[in-house]
Amino acid sequence: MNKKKQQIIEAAQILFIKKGFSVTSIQDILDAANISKGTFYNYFSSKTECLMAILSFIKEEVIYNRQQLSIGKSASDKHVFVKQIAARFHIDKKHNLMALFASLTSTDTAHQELKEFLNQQYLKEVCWMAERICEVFGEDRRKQSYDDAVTCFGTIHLTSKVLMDLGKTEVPIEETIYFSLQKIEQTGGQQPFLKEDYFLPYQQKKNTEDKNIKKQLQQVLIDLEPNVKKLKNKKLAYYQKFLLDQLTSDTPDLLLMESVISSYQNAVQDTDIEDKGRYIQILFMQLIEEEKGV
Amino acid sequence: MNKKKQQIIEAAQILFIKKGFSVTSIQDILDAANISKGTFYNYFSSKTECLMAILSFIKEEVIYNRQQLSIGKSASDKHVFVKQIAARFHIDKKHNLMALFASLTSTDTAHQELKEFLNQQYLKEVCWMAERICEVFGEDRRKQSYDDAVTCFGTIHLTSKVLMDLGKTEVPIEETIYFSLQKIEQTGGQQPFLKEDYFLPYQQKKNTEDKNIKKQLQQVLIDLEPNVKKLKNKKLAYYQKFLLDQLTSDTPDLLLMESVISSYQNAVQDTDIEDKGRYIQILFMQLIEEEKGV
DNA sequence: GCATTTATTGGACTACAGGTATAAAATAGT
DNA sequence: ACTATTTTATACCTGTAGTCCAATAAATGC
Repeated sequence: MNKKKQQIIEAAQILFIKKGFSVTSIQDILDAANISKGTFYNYFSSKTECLMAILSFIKEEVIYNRQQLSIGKSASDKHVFVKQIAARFHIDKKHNLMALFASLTSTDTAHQELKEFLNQQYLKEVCWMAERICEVFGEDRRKQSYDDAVTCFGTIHLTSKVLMDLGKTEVPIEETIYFSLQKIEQTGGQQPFLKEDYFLPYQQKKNTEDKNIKKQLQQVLIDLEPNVKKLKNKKLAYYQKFLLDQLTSDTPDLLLMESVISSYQNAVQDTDIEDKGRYIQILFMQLIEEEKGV
Repeated sequence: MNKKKQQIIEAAQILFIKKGFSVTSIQDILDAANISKGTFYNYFSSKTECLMAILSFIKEEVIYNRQQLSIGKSASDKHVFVKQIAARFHIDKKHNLMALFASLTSTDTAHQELKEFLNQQYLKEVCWMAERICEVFGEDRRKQSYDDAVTCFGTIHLTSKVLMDLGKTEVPIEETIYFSLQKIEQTGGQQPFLKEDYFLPYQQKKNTEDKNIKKQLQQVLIDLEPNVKKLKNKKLAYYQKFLLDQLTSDTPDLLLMESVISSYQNAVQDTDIEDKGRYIQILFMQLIEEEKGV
């Protein structure tokens, strides 16, 4: 990640939180980030794009957080599930975007791209939740898992919103989540209302085979090849080669890889592929999870 | 309702629906309504206030609609309940405000007043729903009625949103509502999560005694006295007097009153108290409902 | 009918927004 | 040290919400 871009994003994020999106002018961002207008438009084509970049970061943060929570825990652990759901709310709250995520479906046609971006995000969230519900409450609920996900998600959202508007800020989100899960646990048996195939386009690629993850990892590394070259960091180049070699090998040394990936991430810190480094780490953790499962 | 104000509201409403709120400039409204800037700011202090006026109208429309639906039907009729819930969605949809009602809790602090206005509206909606749930599913659910209301409301909202974003526009909202009600019917027995007293400030004044409604009606008529005088309509003045007399009487002639109120409303058409006329009619219908119940 | 009050007009004006364009200065790559 | 890119600072464009005000039109009181 470019230093200037980072600077802009950090300043903008603080301002969006403190003042709100539409009341924060570009000039405000320029002043706060100590950059000029030209620079801003060099990195973002609009204010909206800047917000979307911030939201993407937050999304990654959520995914990473949930991944971390699941490590070493059973997929059917309900309390892990609750914590994972809460992760979005905590991180959204941290970024003061609680509302924005669920809403911003205003009457405006102005922020169309932003709207679609958010719609996509929460449809994916519904899919994720449906999948996790199957894992936690059993495969036999799959048929109605989307019903459950929507019920649960909707209840959580409205309940937390209501509590917030009533000024009951002391109620932790986890309690609301347990309350909502209780509701779906009690229900079942009827015909599913929301069919699974509605959501097919939004389902994340399932990690059915570790081969796929391996391929994903490989692809990411290959995509990064030119960037890595450009950085002219000998160590990094070596790590790059090593990781690719291990991935094509039938007997990859996972422990060694873990260490190397850690160094890799360190090496790309403060470069424009910093975020990719983190992504690699996430993928690798998924890989390990699966190796353990086998 | 003033003619010019009406003109502005009508034009603005059409534009807000067609183009969206923030993309509609005041100039657009001026052009469409054929009025000047000065006139606009004579009636509204801002564009937001104009939107709020429109939303208030819509709210009245919903209340009126629900009132109409309940006439002659049992308070415990589930299908009436469903239709009443659907009323908000249909009317919101008609005005293309579906989204705005549930959302507009964006990161903006700009539209603070608008946000609070909407928050109040939907908190009242939750209260209304909780009350109706008690009527439909029995008093013994009162303890958990707010839990149910939030679950139901949240599920309806998210489900309809999801269906919309998935392009499944052919599913009628009533189906979604039945689905959501099914969910709350299956649940119950646990400790209530949302306590009734949280919502006290938002609960509408219950019409516990018809005396209260009578008083309300009386008050409205008394408040209108100067306006009625100003209109210099002999018939209207006579109606006004007649209605007030009947209301103080112990044996009001309800059928006659109904007829007179109808004429009353006719007489105030196109005046600045037109909306009050409708309000009187609504109050009167509530009065009749209660008289029947006794 | 006339005088007074009130509503309406329409444009000038302010202050600010998002975004473009550009020449000069700073920085980095080789 | 030379080149290429990035960054800066500013001027500029178009459009916005909202204020102000003198001139005009319409309603109202007498």
